[in-house]
Amino acid sequence: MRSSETFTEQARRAQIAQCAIDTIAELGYGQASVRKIADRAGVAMSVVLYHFGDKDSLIAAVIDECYSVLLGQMVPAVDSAPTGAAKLEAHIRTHLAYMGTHPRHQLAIMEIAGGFRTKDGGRLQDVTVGAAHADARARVELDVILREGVDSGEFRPFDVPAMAIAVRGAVGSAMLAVLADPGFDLGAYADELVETFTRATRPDQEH
Amino acid sequence: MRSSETFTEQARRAQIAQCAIDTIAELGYGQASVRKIADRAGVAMSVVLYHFGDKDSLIAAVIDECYSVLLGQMVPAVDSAPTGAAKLEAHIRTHLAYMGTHPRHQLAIMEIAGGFRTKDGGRLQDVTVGAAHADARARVELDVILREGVDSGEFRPFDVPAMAIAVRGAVGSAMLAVLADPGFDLGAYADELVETFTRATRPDQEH
Amino acid sequence: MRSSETFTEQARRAQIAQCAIDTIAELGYGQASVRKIADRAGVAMSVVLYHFGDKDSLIAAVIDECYSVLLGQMVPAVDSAPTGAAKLEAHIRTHLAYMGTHPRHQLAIMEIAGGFRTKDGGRLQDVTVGAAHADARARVELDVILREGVDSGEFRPFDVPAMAIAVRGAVGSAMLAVLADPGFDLGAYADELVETFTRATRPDQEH
Amino acid sequence: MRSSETFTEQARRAQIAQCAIDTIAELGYGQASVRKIADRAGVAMSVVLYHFGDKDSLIAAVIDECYSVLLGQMVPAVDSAPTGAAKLEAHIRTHLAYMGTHPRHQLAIMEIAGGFRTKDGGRLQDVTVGAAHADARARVELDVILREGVDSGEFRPFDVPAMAIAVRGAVGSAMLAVLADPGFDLGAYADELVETFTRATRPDQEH
DNA sequence: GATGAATGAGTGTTCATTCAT
DNA sequence: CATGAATGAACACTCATTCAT
Repeated sequence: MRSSETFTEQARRAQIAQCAIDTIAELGYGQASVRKIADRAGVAMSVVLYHFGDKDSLIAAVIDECYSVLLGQMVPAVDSAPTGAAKLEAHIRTHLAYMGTHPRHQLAIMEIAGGFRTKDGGRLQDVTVGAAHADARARVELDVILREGVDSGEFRPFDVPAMAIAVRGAVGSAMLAVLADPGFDLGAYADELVETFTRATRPDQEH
Repeated sequence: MRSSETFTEQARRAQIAQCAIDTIAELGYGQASVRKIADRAGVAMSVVLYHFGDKDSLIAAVIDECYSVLLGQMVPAVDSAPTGAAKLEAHIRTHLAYMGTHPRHQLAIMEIAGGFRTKDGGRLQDVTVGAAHADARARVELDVILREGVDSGEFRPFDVPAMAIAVRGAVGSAMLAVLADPGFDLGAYADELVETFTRATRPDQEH
Repeated sequence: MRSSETFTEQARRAQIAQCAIDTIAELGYGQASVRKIADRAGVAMSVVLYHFGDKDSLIAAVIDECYSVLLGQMVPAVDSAPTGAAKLEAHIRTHLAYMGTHPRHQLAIMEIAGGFRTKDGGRLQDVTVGAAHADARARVELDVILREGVDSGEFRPFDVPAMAIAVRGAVGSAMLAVLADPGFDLGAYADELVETFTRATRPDQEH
Repeated sequence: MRSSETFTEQARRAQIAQCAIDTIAELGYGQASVRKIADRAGVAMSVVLYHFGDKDSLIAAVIDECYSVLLGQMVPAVDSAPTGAAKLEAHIRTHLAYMGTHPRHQLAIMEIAGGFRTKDGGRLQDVTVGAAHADARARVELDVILREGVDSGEFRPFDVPAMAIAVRGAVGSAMLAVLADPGFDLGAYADELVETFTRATRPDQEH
């Protein structure tokens, strides 16, 4: 009884959140009004607000959903990778694979991260508002992977935060490439990126 | 008389465009209304529209101004670099330097690129807007630099568009780092990026 | 069985009506939505409407409850007072005492009287709502008390309806004083008011 | 040139404020939406907000207007009254006269005072928001008039704040009487009230 | 009998744009 | 040339009420 109510409620929330993701990915955060999201879901605007309270909570649910799927794919792959290089490769490949399987999720995250502002103009400092996935995130964090590799000598010495930013940027920009060219080959890009950062991080060869 | 009018007109436009840049960088594209831009400029809202026609034209002027300054710094540096590796380094260093000297310009570009949408949801095409500086842009285009280096054998063989995307992403994400930490050292990041992509692009050593 | 249902029903109604009184007194009539009243009662909004039908009926129940308590205190005191002056004093003192013991009831009455409007903007007619206690009300009505006193010569001749309005206004405004200063001494005010209207109503002294 | 602009603007503001007064007096504060006020003025809702910024500012203008007229009538009369009793009488008579000449102004003040709430339920502590008329108000303040009379021995000793509250309540309730009966004779009520409070405040007769 | 879900009307507010002067 | 005035569309949000279960 109780669980069926919860089920119905959760299904509705999930449905609306999915429509929000699609709308944001398609129109951008700025154009994704509650009205348009409701229209896409085929319900009245007030229904959306009934289930989520306000727009910010809906956006939080969207972020949660997007990260949930992403981390569900990244965490096992990174965890099971034996070496630092393998973890870095797993991070890059799973994230790029996610862009292939869930492009609208990735777009929604990027749109929200770039477009969300508080009323006084403040940015969303950390896009994972609820910190719901804090543990999972920490396990795939580039800074952590790279730090361990540098400390263990598996990687050459480099500025870890800087390299993390570079990798993040290189990975993320793939989505813009997909946007510009829907036929963009994410698998080939993954190969190239792995090769690039393998070379960039491996220790100098001794002779 | 005529030229003085033109001069005044141009000065007004430049002043307003600068205020638009500041407003967009501070509040984000979505929150940067014509009204707020006019307020910052100390003029009436209708004055802004009088000089630019509509908001889109103002945004176009902002983009033009930002790219103008960026290319003004990049083109000479890249042009005078003798080798492909040097051109790549010049591209990276001048763009990161630009982020240090003109952070609001860079932020405005990123905000507009991310936030601008046509009424039917279409995204901004870089090509359309940047047309004014097409020649200058082509001279610093990563695809061109990298293509020449690969073809001449100065770089190892790699997927040129992919590498270009990676470099662009790695460079661009520096601005987000600055945003998160105003004390972020762009010079050190430039060093790290140059080292990274030098290693990633140089041919395999023979022994 | 039947009576227990009725009892449960009445208890629920009374509980919700009390929460309505508190909510209205605290937030004002305009801000006291069915939702907020239900929240305060710890029940679903639809439960409130199930028990009362619609909001207007809930408000009617609130008024009924408030007048019920007020008249329960006033009527015996006024009835048992032997003279007109004593009845007037009893009226003033019991009403002001009510403000001390049931401030939220008094506030709710005032909020509803001031804030309630029919859909076409019509104000609440005291007569309509108070019909339930018509008999009790008549027994403490100032117009009646004063009329008898004037007619019997116990009071000096004055415009009875006008004096009734004056007394009502002077009594009622005490609640605003309490609102502005929770430490306001209602007992002292009662003394002052009794003195004031004793002097205002007593016949001129002969010499 | 400048003054004509100001004139137009001020005329528009005055016109809209007057419509707001009428709307509030007729429908009550709670039902007096910006939309309905604009409809009454024959302009678009956005025009109202263009001239006043937001609803609260419009309400502030209404309060200012209402007090401006009221004090414009009370202050000269009270100031020119030679004695405390005369000042008290002037206060009562001019306020009641105001209710006759500007009933909607008086109703608007009462509606706003009773119905305005901040979002967290806070009441309007002092209805003269802008304190624009602080000086004028102080000159007709009952507490001041009564205090001086008691201190000088012109009045009998009584609790000054309490008497002030009583007078205010007795005066204010006349408006409710007018509301219930448009034919209510404010002049007769003024006579009665003056007589009442003259008797209530004058020293005991010596013999 | 009791309630979660849904809804349309209405709220104040922001916005880019047009227009008369 | 410049701008104050005006506007309709869109925005997020609240509300009392209805209804199926």
